[in-house]
Amino acid sequence: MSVIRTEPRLDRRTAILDAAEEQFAKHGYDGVTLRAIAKHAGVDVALPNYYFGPKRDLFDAVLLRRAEILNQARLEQLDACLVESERSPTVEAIIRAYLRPMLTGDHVREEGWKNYYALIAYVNNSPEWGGKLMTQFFDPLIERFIDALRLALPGIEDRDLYWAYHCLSGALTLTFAQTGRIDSLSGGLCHSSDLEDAYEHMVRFTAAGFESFRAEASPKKKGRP
Amino acid sequence: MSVIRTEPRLDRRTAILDAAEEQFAKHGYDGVTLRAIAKHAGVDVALPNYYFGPKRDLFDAVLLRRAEILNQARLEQLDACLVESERSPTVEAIIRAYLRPMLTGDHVREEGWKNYYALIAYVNNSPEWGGKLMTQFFDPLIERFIDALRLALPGIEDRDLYWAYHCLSGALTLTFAQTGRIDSLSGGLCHSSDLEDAYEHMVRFTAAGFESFRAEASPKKKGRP
DNA sequence: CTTCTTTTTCAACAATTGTTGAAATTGGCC
DNA sequence: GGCCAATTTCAACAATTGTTGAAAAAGAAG
Repeated sequence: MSVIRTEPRLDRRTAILDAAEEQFAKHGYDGVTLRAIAKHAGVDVALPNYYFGPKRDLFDAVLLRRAEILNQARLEQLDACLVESERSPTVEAIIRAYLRPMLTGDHVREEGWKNYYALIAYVNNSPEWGGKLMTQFFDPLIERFIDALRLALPGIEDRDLYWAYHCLSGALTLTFAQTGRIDSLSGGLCHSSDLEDAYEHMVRFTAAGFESFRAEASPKKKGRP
Repeated sequence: MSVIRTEPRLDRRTAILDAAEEQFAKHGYDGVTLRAIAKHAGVDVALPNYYFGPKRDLFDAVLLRRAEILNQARLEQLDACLVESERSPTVEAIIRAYLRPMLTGDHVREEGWKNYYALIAYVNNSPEWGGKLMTQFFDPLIERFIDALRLALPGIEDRDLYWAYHCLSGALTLTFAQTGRIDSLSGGLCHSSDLEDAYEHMVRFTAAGFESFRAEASPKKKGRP
């Protein structure tokens, strides 16, 4: 038989992960049944359990699969940015390194990555898991970015820095969610699916936001005793 | 009988709405059962259905209850801002009018409003309902704020304006979600529950973000033919 | 009290949930 | 072929889901 055949084990595994990724991203953890996942993956209901154990473990497996890939891609961007600038990066360059892997390039065109990012948006915004899961999967990397931003904004207060990152994270999260709201609000002028457009605008908006906390540029509202 | 007694009809209704608000905010639509809502409200399982019909209608009722109150409070703030400035408001003043009713004052201290805002965060970030529900309940008001911002940023391109609002909305949404992530990320330096602190930082960050799109301040990256 | 409407309770419904154990099938290796 | 392990299917499980109709209780009005 000359039919192309990858290992069936991997085929089913990734089919389940793909289907789970898409369904979880679209309907949330509780809005998805194992039967729906199995149907979309084209496998039996019992198979997800065989490979991943209980439903919750499947959810974690979906999150974990791309987390490492993503973290490494972003780390490379950050390192390149630091090297290029001889450890004197601009805020904008750091933000671009932070956003670029997700909002430009190949990831934008792959449905799998889009679903993954929508899932990240769901998790990051969830009071139930947002704090714990995001910390678990992404915080070590975020610390690196925060350090770089501190380098680019000498003298900035840490509280300002973390709140600024919070704003950046929120804008990115809403972008990932792909709700189509900006489409209707803007009367079709903007599209939430146009991630490259979102990228350029977010860079500009958030870079200015960070810069507004630059030490010398903040004469008022300083130091509560 | 000198016992204080409000109408039982209203008592149960609001008890159900309160419980539903809290549960939906914490666990999402699908993560909540009518039995859990009924138990928290201290009523029978069949009562939510008697008052509000099917589960989905109860969800809409929860959303609608405070939407009108909130919209009017924000509208008042916006009008006051426009009057004070004689229709020449600053960006910062508009953003303060936009955020103040939700992040300062009485609402911050009332658990009900906190739950409601967390629910709004859930809805706004949901691919399933984000586009439709937010548009339905809040867009008419948002248009007013957009108009005011256009007034404060003469010559700004509409696409820039909508994307900037998108960033503001995202930051606010994540603030509402109350995930506690900034707490752990900042090592306890910031608290997602400190909404007044979030307010001041968001005003500063997003005002600078909007300003960055000011027409005369954008020499580069203009006009794709 | 009686009568009528509104509200509340109770029990049950059909459908669906995640999970599992046993049977059936497949694949690799001798 | 036969043998063993990994994989897949199937049927069923107990528990839970939203919803409902009838009965019971409470209130209002005469």
